[in-house]
Amino acid sequence: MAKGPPAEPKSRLRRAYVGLVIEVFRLNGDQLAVGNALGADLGLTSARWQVLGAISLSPVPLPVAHIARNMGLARQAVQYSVDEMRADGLVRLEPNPHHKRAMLVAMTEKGEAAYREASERHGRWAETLMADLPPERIEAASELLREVQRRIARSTATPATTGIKET
Amino acid sequence: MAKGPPAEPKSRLRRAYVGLVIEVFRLNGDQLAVGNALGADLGLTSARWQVLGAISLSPVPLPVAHIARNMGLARQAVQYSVDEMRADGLVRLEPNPHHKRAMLVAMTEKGEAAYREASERHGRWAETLMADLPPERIEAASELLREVQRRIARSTATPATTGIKET
DNA sequence: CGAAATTTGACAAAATCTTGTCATATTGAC
DNA sequence: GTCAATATGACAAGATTTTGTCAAATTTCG
Repeated sequence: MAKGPPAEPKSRLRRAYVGLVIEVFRLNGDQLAVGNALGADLGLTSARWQVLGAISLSPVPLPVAHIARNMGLARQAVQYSVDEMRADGLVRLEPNPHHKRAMLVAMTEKGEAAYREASERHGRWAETLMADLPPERIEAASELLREVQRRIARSTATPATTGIKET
Repeated sequence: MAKGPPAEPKSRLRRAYVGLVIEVFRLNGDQLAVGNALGADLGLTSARWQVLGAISLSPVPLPVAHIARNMGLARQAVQYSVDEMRADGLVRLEPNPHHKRAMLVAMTEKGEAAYREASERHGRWAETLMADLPPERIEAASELLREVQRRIARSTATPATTGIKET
């Protein structure tokens, strides 16, 4: 309307970054919805699927706190999912030779099957949907997201710069 | 342990996409933490900030349902944030000439100030942290994320393919 | 070894988000 | 204009996540 002062031009970097943040929020929401939809009839939600993923990726069974750290989730949120899945027979707790209280979380047969099926569905879904997207572009984007995470992690490790609290 | 059959090799596309999904989840978590930290003393959380962002981006005041759709959030989650922020004096409801019940959400002076300050902090923080990242790379990543979203949206619009439910 | 710091899960309270239902309002088809 | 379909906010019940506190177990350091 009125002309008003141009204020600060806002650097290209700044605009680019804020744009990225928004896209990440949105895609995150989409992915949760997709995950919930694909796993619904298997008794899986996106939250559960993430926990099973951590277990599956690790060569050895892990306690709850380790799963949380590996996936960047809150310890108690993982605990909640594990409790629920245990009640549903998807995971089982095994004694931990190295720690009396920190039991190891392992998938049951049922859990393995559900996770395998969900992964398979997700993979097929992705292959169909992203068929003509060059994998290089996807990989490049992933690499950038990783780089951004590295920088954020570095900054939170140096609270002097930003005042971001540690988790 | 045992050798077992090689199973399916899993295409590069598939691996790339699953990797992207994980990075998006993680970065999303980081961003929520950053947003909460940067806005804490302003009475803003990431959820609130997203709502104010929608208001700020729109040239005209919007009702709750529109804000939710614009940001890909659940209607009731936005309603919750708006109710809270109204109690805190960050937003205000204005009569909607076109709808008797759907009031328009507008920022109060206090809300404007908080949002402005939060944005400024976020911008400065991003500029410092991402200083030597080529904006082109960030923009390219955003563009890819947008493309992925377009494809997901297309697929949910065609439930025949996937069975994903509409929001 | 022994004390301090850290890690971990249990537990609980509170905050936030989701899901479902409902009445009202608006829009679109006819 | 009337009627069905859709959009919207209110409300409530439940699910999930967050935050705090605590005690036990482990690790670190002297």
